[in-house]
Amino acid sequence: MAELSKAYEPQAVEDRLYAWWLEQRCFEADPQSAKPAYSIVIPPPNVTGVLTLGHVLNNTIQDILARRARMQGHEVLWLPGTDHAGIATQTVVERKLRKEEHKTRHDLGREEFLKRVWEWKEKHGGIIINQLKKLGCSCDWSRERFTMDEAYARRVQEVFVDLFQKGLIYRGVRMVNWCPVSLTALSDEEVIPTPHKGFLYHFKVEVVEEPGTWLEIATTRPETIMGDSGVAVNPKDPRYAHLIGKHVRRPLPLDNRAEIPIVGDEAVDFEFGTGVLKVTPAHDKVDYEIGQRHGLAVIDILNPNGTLNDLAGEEFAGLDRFEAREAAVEKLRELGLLVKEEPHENNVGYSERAGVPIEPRLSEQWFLKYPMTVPARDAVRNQLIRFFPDRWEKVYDHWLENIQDWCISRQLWWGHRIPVWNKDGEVRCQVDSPGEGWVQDSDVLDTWFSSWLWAHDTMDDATRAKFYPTSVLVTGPDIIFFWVARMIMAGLEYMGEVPFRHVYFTGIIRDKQGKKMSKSLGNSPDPLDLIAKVGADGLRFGIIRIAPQGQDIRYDEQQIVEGRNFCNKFWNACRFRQIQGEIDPAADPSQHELSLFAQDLLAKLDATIRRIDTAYDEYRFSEVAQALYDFVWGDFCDRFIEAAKADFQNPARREGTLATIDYVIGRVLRLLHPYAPFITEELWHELGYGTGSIQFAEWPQVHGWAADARAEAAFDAAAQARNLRATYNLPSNKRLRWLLQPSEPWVAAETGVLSVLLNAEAIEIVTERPAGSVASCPTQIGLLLLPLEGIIDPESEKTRLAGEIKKVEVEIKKVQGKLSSESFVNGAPAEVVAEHRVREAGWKSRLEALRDAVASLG
RNA sequence: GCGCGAUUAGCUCAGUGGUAGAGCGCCUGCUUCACACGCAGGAAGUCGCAGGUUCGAACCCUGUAUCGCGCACCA
Repeated sequence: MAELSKAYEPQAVEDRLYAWWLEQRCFEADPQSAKPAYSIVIPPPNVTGVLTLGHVLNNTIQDILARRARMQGHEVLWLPGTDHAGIATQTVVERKLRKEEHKTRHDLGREEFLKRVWEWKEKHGGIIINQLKKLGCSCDWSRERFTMDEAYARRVQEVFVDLFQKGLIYRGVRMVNWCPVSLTALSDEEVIPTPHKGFLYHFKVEVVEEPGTWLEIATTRPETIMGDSGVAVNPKDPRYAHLIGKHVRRPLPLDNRAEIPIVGDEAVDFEFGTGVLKVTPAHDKVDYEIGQRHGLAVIDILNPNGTLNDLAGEEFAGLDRFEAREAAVEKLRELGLLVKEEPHENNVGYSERAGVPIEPRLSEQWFLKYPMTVPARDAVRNQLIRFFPDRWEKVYDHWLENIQDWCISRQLWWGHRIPVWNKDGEVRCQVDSPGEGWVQDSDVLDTWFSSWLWAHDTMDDATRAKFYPTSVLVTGPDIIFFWVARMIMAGLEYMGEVPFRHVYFTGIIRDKQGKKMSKSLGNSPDPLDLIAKVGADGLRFGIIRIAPQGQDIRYDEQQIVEGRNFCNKFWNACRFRQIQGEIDPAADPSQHELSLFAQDLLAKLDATIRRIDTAYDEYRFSEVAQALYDFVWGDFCDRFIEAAKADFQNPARREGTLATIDYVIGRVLRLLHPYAPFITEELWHELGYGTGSIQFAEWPQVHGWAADARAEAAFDAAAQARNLRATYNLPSNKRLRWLLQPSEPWVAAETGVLSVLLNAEAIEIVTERPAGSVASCPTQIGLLLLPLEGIIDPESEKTRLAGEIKKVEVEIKKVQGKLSSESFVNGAPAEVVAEHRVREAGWKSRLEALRDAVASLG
């Protein structure tokens, strides 16, 4: 085999291996397989989307789960795809049309416009999919789905028809959230309450029946005065109760200063503002309800795009709603009706997609009364579905308790068209046209009305039989209502079974300022740039290592660089092994005499496997990464391999040490594979561990190797000796002669290893400390001595030792303080007390050794 | 207003009752024959604050502050 390069070069490896995996059809799930099923459906990214770090985190986690499941002998399906993102995609294409052809979609007509959207989708829709491939995702691309696929789209419409027939879908005139930019209704979930600094405008109106009596009204939206059809006060409010039933004169518009009634309504909070509420039933949800209760007129003064219409009067017609606000205030001022304007902060609902304030608007829409809300709630309450972290269960539960009907119609062209047909006033709900002359409802369905079927309708019958319910869903908590909850309802309604057993909610990746990363903010680095820089494995490992379970993370590129460094570290450990000679992929350390270091390393490998498996059980991915990092970098490279450099020279130990390394590398490769698929696959082949893909190699098991505490003691002694050396500013490349007075017989056999660890010229075993100037450090394996003749002044060693003694005395005081407390000795468990006694003895013997050292310096 | 989360070293974060941890950054020294994407060593924290429980609290309880998120309200 060729020698490995000096540094791991991901770009030389990744595309080649990914192509090979596809060629080998490694990712394709077989519904006929006898293996137990493990399945995940991808949260479909928007077809307009580009990969963000959020996607990287989310999809890396799914890939980790998929790859580990394959290694554990499961038949794995990771089903990928994209959703059609109604508003976003239509907006993108419309913008392009405007820019390139100066046309609107209406210029083209519905059919031609949709043709353009499909063209756009064919051309650009694959971007995010290719990015997922670059990341190494092991999705079954033969099953890639799109929410507008013919079969899937038909199912969406069938579900509409079914729910309609069950009486759960209805059409009605309601107050909805209207987006004046996208020109469509939105669901409540798509409205983001956003703090907004504005003004509370106070103006006065005169009571018609009592000339000279004025009522003061506070409002944030003076531009809607023209749509007011009443004024409301709380009937319990002594200031105003007597006015109920009388009228006020509406100040605007000037050409229609109507008399509007004063009504009494409990909804009015008399603490707020002046306690007098102007009622605009056409443009406010609460006002609409008040209006309904009191039979007030609905005066719609707004056009769909947010400009005012003729009902607003000629001085306002045509103005944008925010220009109209200024104009209305100005007019009130001119009329002398404006009392004051005071700064006021309130929450304004913004459109999630278009980023503008939504407009409450009365319109006719389709609504869904959700099915299966109670079973969906119970499924999580009863742990049929488990959430990780489980705190999201409460959020989910609360939403379902207070669930409102879902506005599912959208005034768009791109999407699943509502399967309702009209002819001469007759209405039919069915997927296919009833025949000539029937006109289909022009609206389409909310994108989420299609993606709530994603967990089951992306699968054909055979696939579904094997892989539904899926094992786990990995997604962000920001779509717990949009998608997770709705999918549970759809699964229960249409499959009679929950869609997944576990839901893992990732954290949200934020930038340095703590802001959420998003495409629109443009604050997410391009993952492809990062991959080019550190490799897909480095990016994956780096991002997962800093993402604790379900906690938001602050992104720092340095963390990603660490991922690369780790990959390179392990690469070089393998390279070092390769330089020593032929690797035995089937090495069995138990067939060899093992050094205490080898024995202990194997026990640490066991402990690492245990730590990793436990962490996986709780979806603690950063813990898995940390366990790998600690074992590979610390136990394996820093300690074992350094010690092995001596043992390779020792014929009695060489074979056992090599076998141990071969064994450990074989297992680390597999443990690391889910996190770093490329480098592990490459090394698996390059080092001769196998010819098939590592992703089907058996997941490592705990073997039961016995630990050897002597190894720790030796490494710890080496660390202390290095510290001593550094204290005297002796550079690490200066090879010194050391003496060692061993505390136990075995220690003498390890001077070779210790010499390497200390970069010592020699370590000489002595039975007593020599006379003269010697620096010393007491360790568990004995007294390490550094003759200082000509190197350092004995007085400074005395000073150093005095410092050490002081530290030890503090520790002894701490332990003795506890042990001398009767309540501690009697109250604490026996083993804790015993442990403190051992600690005390340890410190005391160290103190003694240090005092001896001082004494010996004279 | 209700709920959730966070608060530990300069930074990013682990740590659920028994000697405060990691990585980065910083300082010092090293081109030691795998790796400078590296090696060795070091400095650095009254664990947000105040009470309480306990022999013992970063950890459990109560309160409180600050930041963030969600829900409700928002004239």
